Amino acid sequence: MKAYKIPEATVMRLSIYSRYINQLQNEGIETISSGQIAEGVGVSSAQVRKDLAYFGEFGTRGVGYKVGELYGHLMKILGLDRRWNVIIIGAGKLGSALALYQGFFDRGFEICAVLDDDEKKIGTRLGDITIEPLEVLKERVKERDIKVGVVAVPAAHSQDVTDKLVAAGVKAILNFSPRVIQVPLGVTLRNVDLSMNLEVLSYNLASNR
Amino acid sequence: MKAYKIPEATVMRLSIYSRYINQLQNEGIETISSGQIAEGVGVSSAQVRKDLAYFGEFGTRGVGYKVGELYGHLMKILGLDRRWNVIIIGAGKLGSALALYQGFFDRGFEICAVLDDDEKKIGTRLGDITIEPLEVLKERVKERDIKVGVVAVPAAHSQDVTDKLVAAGVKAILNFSPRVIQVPLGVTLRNVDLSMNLEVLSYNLASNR
DNA sequence: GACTGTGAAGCCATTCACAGCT
DNA sequence: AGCTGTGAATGGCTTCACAGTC
Repeated sequence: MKAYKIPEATVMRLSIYSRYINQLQNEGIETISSGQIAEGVGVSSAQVRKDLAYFGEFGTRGVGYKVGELYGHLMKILGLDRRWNVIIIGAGKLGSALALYQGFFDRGFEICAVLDDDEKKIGTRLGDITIEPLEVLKERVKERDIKVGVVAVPAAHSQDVTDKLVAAGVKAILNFSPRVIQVPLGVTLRNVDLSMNLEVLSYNLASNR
Repeated sequence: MKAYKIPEATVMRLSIYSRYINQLQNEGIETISSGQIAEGVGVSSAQVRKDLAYFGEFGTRGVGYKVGELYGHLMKILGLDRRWNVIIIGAGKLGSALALYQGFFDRGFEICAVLDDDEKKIGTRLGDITIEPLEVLKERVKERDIKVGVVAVPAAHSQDVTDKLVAAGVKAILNFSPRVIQVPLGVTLRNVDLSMNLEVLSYNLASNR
């Protein structure tokens, strides 16, 4: 799986496609065309075909794609043909919500640990997980081979926490704090900036079209 | 405020810039160059200048930008020189976390109501807010002039809830459910797909670079 | 006849590079 | 000398359009 340069937008859409295809699969549909996928997720059919073509020839001309097969390909491409262990730093409202979010588990992500530096939270439980102090970070990452870290702490601490995650050996970070953070080469970073999303809406409302 | 066609990426960056500039302002810094902003948020200086130039000439050649002035311009451009009333549908873990998220309030978004159809949740409180049934949607939107709706319900109900928000008169929707939803022209939609973000990380880990 | 896979064209965002101002 | 504002060049993603296949 070493295609040359795949647009990030393509990878994001593959994730969307995969969940739509999964939905179709559950409905018992067996074959689908790029046009139907396109309609289902709101893009053009050419886009769907181009995205898939980066990774191989999954369809049959004149027919379309077999739902089950395509789903398998997509999950493999996305690296979801295995489970990933995840650690969350920050057991505030957001961190707790993420820890309990069923959607992650359903897609193969297992929250192995939730850490916080607040004495009052340490020892309390979130579902099956007991909140632990930051000191156990390195240990948990090693013993559970955790590759993914989630940063759900206030902006002021996000860089500090990120550095610790990196030092512990985490290779991918999902940052929910509204602050730009730096990671070294070899570590992948994605930001989910909740305020930014609302502010883009605000912009659109204000420049009212 | 009716610039012709602004890239969405530009608007997203303006939101980032504005928070970085705010940070500088709090540190007492008075003047800043595009290069310094660029370094602070991780883009190129040309990008910063181009983004700002869509909206006017805010800087002084040879000098840079006055922090206070630029912040004012950015907030005005983003429509954050006023407060926006927001309604959240879904009082699960995520909806509750969003309702209590201080970051929204700090940027001018006020959560006016949280609705859910679960009898057990209705009547319970989230901070200052009492969870109410979906039936009050139209009433709340009217009386508080709510323009922004947040969808934090399971995928199966997201389109239904969205239709109700639109019918009630909401003009912008932030969707947290992992399902593609449709809105009519004149309503702005943004999606925050938590699983998608993790899956892009998974993709990057799997095609390991 | 229907639909995929794909080179070419089109379009849009980013980067370059420099004139213009302080 | 330093930095902004901007037309031109570049690069990259999306759309077009059609040959290839069933």
